[in-house]
Amino acid sequence: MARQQQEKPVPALPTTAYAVLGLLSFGTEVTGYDLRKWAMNMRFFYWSPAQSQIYAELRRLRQHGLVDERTEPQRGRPDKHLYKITDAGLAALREWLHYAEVGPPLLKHSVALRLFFGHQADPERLREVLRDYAAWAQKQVDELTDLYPQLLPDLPYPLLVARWGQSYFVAEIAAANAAIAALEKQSGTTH
Amino acid sequence: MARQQQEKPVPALPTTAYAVLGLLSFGTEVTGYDLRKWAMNMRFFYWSPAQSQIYAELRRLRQHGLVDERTEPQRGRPDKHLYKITDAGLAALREWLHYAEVGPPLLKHSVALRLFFGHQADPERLREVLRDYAAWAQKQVDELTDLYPQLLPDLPYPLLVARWGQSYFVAEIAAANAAIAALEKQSGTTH
DNA sequence: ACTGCCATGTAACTAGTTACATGATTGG
DNA sequence: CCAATCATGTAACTAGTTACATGGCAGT
Repeated sequence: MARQQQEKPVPALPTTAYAVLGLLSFGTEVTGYDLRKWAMNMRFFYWSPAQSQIYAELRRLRQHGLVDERTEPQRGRPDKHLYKITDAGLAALREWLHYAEVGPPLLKHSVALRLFFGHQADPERLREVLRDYAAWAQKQVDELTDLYPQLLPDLPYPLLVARWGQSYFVAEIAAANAAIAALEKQSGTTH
Repeated sequence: MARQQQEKPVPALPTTAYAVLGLLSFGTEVTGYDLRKWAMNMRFFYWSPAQSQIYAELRRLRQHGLVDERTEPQRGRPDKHLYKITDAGLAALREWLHYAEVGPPLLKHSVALRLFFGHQADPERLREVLRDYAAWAQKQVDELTDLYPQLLPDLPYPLLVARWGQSYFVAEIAAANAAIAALEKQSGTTH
């Protein structure tokens, strides 16, 4: 289903740029440092860029006029820079939200990859890897549960994504366990 | 220009290198072109690298003595290169399979990101995006189902991963639908 | 006749990481 | 007093993409 292509006031930016822009769309004036921490809260569904990457994105967004920078001089060396989304920035974000193509998630699942090549591995160790992964996924579920209270009153959309994340990790745990069970059956070993 | 093979220079390779090495571990001698097609079959859980990237990885693997290259001369066009995993390559792969750290999947979910910033979007359009995504995920499920017969007799591990993939996409469909439902409920009360 | 697949590769670029470096402020 | 946090940034690198260029061969 083809979407109508709009005129381009701004060249196509990578998704990560919109991630930063989107964080700024919550309205508060923030430093690059703040943004990095906020971005870490999206780790459940969007890989957190490195700190240097955040600063690079801010520089680019600013060059395109999508964010404003305000400098607060500091007594200690580096000045503090505060960023705020501009009207053009909001417009660009909305444009992306509405008209970007619906693309598949970019996924690099190293554990699934290891299972894929299981014919070269010790089955017992493979199961251990899967158990470790399931444990990690369980930790993500718990962390998301801890996050709920912060989202509940004011942030309905992040809340929806948190729920999505939970369903994702729950499914991952189930899938890992199913693979473990299949491996056990297949090798005829007792656990 | 004899490539002297050192005992254990096993430097940390990126996961994508092991993806290529792993494909070669199935034993057949293949071209870079073949590998690219094989890699596309892993798209359900591991992002397929570009063709140029495959060739780059093969070059590096060869430099490390993990693959052997055999050249078949061609008339009037570039020679054909056939690649085969070496003993050292198999050892490196097994080492990775057994001892690499269990890491989180690298995920960049642009649709979830758009939902996260839903406060800037038209709710109706947002639901449309989610419906498109669910439809795409359903297509993945179907494609995986079509893949089953090719895996069933001889490739038990890829089969396990295919099942994993199905459970993943089924969960994605459910999560997207849950989000759509929540948006519908929420849109009754204006905000 | 034409389309699509086979099969290679390079050049220029963009995205993103790691490691380093600075120095004030806050809290146990 | 020490460690962590705040807050910046650069340099060197690695990973990965897009676009181009070549040309034969098989099938409809």
